Amino acid sequence: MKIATFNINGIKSRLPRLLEWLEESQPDVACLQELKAQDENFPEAALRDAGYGAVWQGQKSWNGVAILARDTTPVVTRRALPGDADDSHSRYIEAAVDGIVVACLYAPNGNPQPGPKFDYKNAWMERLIVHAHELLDSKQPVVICGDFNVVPTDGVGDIYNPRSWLNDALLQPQPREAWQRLLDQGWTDAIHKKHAGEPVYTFWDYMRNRWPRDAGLRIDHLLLSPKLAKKLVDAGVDKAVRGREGASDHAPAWVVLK
DNA sequence: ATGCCTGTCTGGGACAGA
Repeated sequence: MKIATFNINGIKSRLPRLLEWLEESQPDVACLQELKAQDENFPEAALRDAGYGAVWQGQKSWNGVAILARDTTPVVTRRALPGDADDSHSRYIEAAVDGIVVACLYAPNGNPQPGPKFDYKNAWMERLIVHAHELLDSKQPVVICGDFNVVPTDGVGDIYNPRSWLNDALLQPQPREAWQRLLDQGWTDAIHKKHAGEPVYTFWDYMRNRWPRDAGLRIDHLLLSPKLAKKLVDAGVDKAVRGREGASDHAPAWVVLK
């Protein structure tokens, strides 16, 4: 079983690239972030024609998440991250697919820091930690994947060179500690597990020639519950997708489970 | 310190992204 996560940066403008990638990569489950579209503008029919059932949580202009499943439709279990009834951002959707709980998230960017957006990022991560613990307690097979907006370390496996990013929210101690506490609950960072120390970036900024320079960051992650971690066969990033005409600034990341 | 690029909403330029 192949499960992928892909921040598509706008499903309307990215639809041809998305369909192309689904066709060639054939994930069984695909988690999407940054739809940047309202619910009624989600291209359900085009995805169905491509063989994928979908559930989604959209929003005008920003955010928005979806879970696609090949030859079936995911069964939604949650449409928001618990812990703040006033949070109106569409950043979390959770569904069951073939007996696996799939959590698809788009964590807040948090810039500029310090400031209210950074506070929101940190509070959101704390809510994620609480909910992730509940998911582990359920003893079900769970994958939590998406754009975490955290570069785990300054190592070359996670960032080309931290120098230009030292003040960025993605590298700050607080979100990194939150990420580490998440892992300490018992989750396996699948990409790291299979590629420790290798550059396995998932994001290259459109600006400053960062794609041609391979100046990337690893911020899209797949976390596996203990039960699923035992079944991990392979993990990777479809890097070539980032180099295409009209690409998202993220590349898809994926795991294969036996 | 700022712009570098891209998408959205909207029909210009602000805002957000990371």
